[in-house]
Amino acid sequence: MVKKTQPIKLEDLAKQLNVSKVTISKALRGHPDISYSTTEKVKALAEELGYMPNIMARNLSSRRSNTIGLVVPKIAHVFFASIIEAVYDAAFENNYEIVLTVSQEQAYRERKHILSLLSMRVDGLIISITEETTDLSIFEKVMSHGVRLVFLDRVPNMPNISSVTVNDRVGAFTAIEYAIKKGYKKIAHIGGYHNINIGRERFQGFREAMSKYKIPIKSEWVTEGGFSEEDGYNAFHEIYKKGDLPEYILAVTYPVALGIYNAAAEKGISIPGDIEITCFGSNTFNKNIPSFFNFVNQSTKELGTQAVKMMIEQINNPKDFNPQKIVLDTELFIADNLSQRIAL
Amino acid sequence: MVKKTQPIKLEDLAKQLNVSKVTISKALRGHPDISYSTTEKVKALAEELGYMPNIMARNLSSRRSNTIGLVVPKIAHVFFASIIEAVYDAAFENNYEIVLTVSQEQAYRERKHILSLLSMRVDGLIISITEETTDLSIFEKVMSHGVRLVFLDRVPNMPNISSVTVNDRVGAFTAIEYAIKKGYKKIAHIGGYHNINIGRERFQGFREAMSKYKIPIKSEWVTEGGFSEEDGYNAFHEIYKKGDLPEYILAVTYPVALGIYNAAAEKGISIPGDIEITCFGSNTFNKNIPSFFNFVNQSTKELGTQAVKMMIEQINNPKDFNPQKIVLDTELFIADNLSQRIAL
DNA sequence: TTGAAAGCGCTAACAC
DNA sequence: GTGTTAGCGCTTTCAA
Repeated sequence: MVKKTQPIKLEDLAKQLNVSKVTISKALRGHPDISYSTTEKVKALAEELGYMPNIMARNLSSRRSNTIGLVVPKIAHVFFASIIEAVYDAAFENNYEIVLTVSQEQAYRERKHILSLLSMRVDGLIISITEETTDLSIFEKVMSHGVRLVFLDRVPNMPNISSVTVNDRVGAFTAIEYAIKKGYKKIAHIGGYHNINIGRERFQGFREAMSKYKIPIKSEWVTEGGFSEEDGYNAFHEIYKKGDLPEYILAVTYPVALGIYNAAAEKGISIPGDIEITCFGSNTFNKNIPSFFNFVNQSTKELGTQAVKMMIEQINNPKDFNPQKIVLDTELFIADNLSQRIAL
Repeated sequence: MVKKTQPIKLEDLAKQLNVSKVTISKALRGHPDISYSTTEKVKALAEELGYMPNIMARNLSSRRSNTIGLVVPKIAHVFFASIIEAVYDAAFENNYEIVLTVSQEQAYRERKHILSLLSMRVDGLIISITEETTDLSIFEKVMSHGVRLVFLDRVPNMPNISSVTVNDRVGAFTAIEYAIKKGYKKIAHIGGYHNINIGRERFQGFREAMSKYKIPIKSEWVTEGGFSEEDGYNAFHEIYKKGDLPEYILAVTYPVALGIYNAAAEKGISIPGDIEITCFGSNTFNKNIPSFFNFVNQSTKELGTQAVKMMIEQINNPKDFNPQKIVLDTELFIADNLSQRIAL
């Protein structure tokens, strides 16, 4: 049986010091109304008694939560884990709380979580949408409630929204240009759904580069699907079945690249020996441990930090709302230790 | 300028249906007091108007939050990312909310987050402590407030607490026994602080195995430190400076193993060619991608799920509190593709 | 089966 | 500087 101390409240402190609740409340929050000496007294007593403000009461009364909701498709995934950590860090520095939810790439969970977060009266919502999100009405709803909305990396196709993304098109273009200049002609793109920016834009960049260098696009080598390992695995199998194999593949995400790797390995195809792969993601890997893929690197630190910054700015300026878009640069990291690996 | 719809409240629904707030409140929660027909009417209207209960008001009034606080040292780290995902999943299935905070291995942040979570009046707290946590008074405080406490993987040295861990000692023992049977004699342990179970127990397992097989322990090859890449890096450098190198190292965590790898790489020492490494962690890596380390595998799925389950049980049985301890088995995964890598 | 009254713990607005 | 009053939106008695 647990002994349960009744939590101390403002009133308790007030009684002990023979002042009103309001004085205590203000003193504790460092309000200039209250004299230095009483403030000190109050704080000392609060400390002594281990007073902890009841956040729910405070938020209910003040009609703010000082909380930002975060909705991501995945956690156990380097890219998102790093983004989440960056968001938490930035929020911590700005004295905001984060409430994280995970949609597991499922639109219905995403919707449910968004509703929960609205119920919690978060001040804003940072969202990276699922691969299957097509019903955008929920986002309208968020905005109509005056809750700020910033999309992070994965953005739905709708007008007047704020977002922090990378320059997906240029990133993809660069990755393909690199391949072409290296002499590859047989180039594939295992890509993402086009109703989501990272699917659409990365495909565009691929197409533009191919077109610029007059390399014909072979339709069997261009796929559109989800962002998981399984998707990459299946996509490669489809290509394999057709018979002719590419020399180079641009994969839409790191998990997809892993899936391709697995499918290839099962067929005795060596990566990068037989096929070189580049994927989008964060090259957070160890500088000494050889990588199997090239990376179109997205700075997760920057993505997370900027999203929080944008969110807080919007929360602090409720009057003038202008959708903002921040587009970060990517950088192509070539796994130049590929050859080293052979010598390991 | 955002148009801001005033959120709909119970009263609004009540007026429209000519009933009282209470009726609405009960109907919405499916309370048996209310007749089927009114319940239906209420629910329909709520749906139509997009009513969202104000969670803060509800929690304040009912004095429950249906929320579990989660405090972990890191996110961007396979092991914790996987654990977090498992915790979220289990909570979702049981209709609990999770509020996640990250201590970044800093005791002061941990303390601060725990206080915040108490302020939010969470029903329970699942904590994986930082490498520097030594002041345990905060945990006493949690318990004295009647808030349930379950430690996950990393447990402080104190009596009467509940925890979900792996069998660290046996895991370490097995990893060393494997090495000895393979013929290694020069065995090192780059370990963790002994004030935390995973440092202490893993060291014990190491020592027991060495002792059982009468292999002398060389003190320069046994270190005690933190759990990060940097710690592994530094520890290996210390060993390197002394001149004599081990053939096998048991690293306390995966980041530590990575650090060792880096330090070795800089000195031209090949892993696993010159030194074989085993570390604790979750072998979530790709089955086809060769691993550089062996793993004492900890099931993150199981750790997370069991912690949530234990927590909910404790919350539901406020009367009889008995500290529970769940100890999961580990499994030694040998990177038998080590040789394959050379042929890649 | 329904509702009136009271209150969760706090803050905002305005007096004193 | 400090306190009074009112109320945030909901749930919980308990009476009708």
